[in-house]
Amino acid sequence: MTQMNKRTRRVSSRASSIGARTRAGKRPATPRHAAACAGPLDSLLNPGLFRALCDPTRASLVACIAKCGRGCSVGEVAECCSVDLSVVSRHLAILADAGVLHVRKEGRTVFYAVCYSDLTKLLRELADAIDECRPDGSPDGGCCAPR
Amino acid sequence: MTQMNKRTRRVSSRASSIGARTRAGKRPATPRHAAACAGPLDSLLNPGLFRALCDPTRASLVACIAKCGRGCSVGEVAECCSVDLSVVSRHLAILADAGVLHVRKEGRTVFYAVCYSDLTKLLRELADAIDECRPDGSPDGGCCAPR
DNA sequence: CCAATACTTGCACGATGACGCAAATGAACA
DNA sequence: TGTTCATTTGCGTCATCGTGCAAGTATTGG
Repeated sequence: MTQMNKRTRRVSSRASSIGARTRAGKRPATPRHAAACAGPLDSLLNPGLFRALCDPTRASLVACIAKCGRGCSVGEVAECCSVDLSVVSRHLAILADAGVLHVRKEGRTVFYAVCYSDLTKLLRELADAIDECRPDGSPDGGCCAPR
Repeated sequence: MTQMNKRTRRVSSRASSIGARTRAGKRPATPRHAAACAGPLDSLLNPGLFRALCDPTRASLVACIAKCGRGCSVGEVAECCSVDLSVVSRHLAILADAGVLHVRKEGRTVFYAVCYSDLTKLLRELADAIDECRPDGSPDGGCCAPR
């Protein structure tokens, strides 16, 4: 439930308004870029992870826990930032849901810790997948290279 | 209107209401986790990049351009997804602003291409920085390891 | 059993974001 | 110069998000 397709009209409004285009007479059929290859990039670029880390408060919570090196309780983490404890609780749940953190309950205390392996693995795989797309040994961006 | 204007104070209400805490008597002073080390994690976890990639449409645009391997015009990229061309234009600008893409103008056409080097470098540095925080050779998450 | 602790959930609210449409800008070409 | 093409910008709308407070739910300890 992180962020499903809001809008709801998006697709229909564009996919079916072929004859009604005021703008360019663009054809919605066979976008050759996307069809080129369905490599691992699509799944790795899944916005879920980024969605979790895009909030400044959440990012700082992750940094806080990561630097701590061990599991931290909600109250402990809440000392790191200036938002309400309930907000921290919510943020940590979101991060855990996205696979950034994992949870361990001990009595009435809840410990959150960084999923080091998963996270770094994902980041490196993403970097590899992007490299994979790179045209040959081009310095950057193929025909669009700054020079 | 059970409980109207409680907003508006947000920051002050938390930074200065030390003695008025209903919840935990949390002290805002010296959060020891954050103080532990100010490593590169903080800057690398800058939400800017994640903010740019957290939108599904933007993520698919990046994947589209990346897989294309070369620079793509706005109109070309717009064929990849079902949103209006103006929306694509806006998204691409956001991505370029975040350093994910770079721009090259040629006549009246604007080409966007992935900043391969910068992006992969950043991702790998982030992975390294996270690894750095990892306690010794622990499999994952120190005291919070799943088992 | 009751109280305290640690956290989560419900709720309302303001801010931000994504979107489509229409109009505007800028570059090439007649 | 005026027209066409490619893209950007203004604007209004609607959904989602982050937040604080209050109340609720476990869990521990007396």
